[in-house]
Amino acid sequence: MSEQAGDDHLPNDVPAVQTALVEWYEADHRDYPWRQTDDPYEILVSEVMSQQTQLDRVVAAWEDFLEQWPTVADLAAADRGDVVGFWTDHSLGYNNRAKYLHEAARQVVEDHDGQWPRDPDGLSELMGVGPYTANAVASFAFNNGNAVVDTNVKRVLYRAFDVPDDDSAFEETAQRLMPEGRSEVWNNAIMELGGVACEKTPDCDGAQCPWREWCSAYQSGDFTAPDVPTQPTFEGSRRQMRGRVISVLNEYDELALDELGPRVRVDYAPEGEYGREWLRGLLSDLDDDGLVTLTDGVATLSRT
DNA sequence: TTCCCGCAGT
DNA sequence: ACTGCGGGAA
Repeated sequence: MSEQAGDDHLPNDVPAVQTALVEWYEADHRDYPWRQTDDPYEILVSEVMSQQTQLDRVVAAWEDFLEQWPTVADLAAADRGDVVGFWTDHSLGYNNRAKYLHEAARQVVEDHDGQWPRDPDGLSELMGVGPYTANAVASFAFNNGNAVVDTNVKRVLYRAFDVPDDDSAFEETAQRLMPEGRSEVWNNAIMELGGVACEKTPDCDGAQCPWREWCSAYQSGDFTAPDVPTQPTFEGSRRQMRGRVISVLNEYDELALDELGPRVRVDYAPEGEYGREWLRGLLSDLDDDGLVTLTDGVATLSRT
């Protein structure tokens, strides 16, 4: 019972494993602009954008976003529709994340007098900030986080140390592996490892993976990775239709149902299967999500 | 097709 | 524990 899960998966010489990774990272790594700042606002923006969007596409969006809303106070004062519109203009995916980011900015300004929480627990109170993002921001802004566990970290630990595909085991092992007080460099480094050396298709020798001598997968040649749940088909999905509604409303400010419908689905027919009834349901959900306002049959992006 | 630095609501 | 959430790129 006192034996911590995951403990027995680590090599004996943990300090050597730690040093190898940190030195590998510091010798050479991708130079994303958010790695040049310790501003928690700028870090949070980068993390939220990165959650489901490839990093190379995030760079331009991140720079544009910070140009438009340079501080957390600027974002807190912004119109919700402008933030959501920005999100769709930059193809950043999940519009709810734009709302969360906007809401989190307001929380910092209104609930914390503009002062950012400096630890994972405090950061977790912010809208849209879960365990991963709380530790990422605490680490990269304040060097004060716990070990991050995302799909990259899971894949690395699963392969290198045969950690079972179990969230608590990953969390436990990741934390025991992280050098005390060095969350900033460590969390950057282990995710960099997953990003450039230990991807789905590994590149151990090409990336000169610093863990080859300890790595179970490198020894066995079995580079199986934990299952990542696959998403249902996007084409024709409700998610796609929601995205189109946001995109169209961003372009037209406001539209009546029968004006909006054909721009969302070419086969829109007011009385058909995909007609007013269907569109009203879609808009009702978007309204509940705080993304769209539907009043008197006219839809707009949410203002507040 | 699959991947991509998760989270909130229920 | 389970479900919904976008969309570009490889």
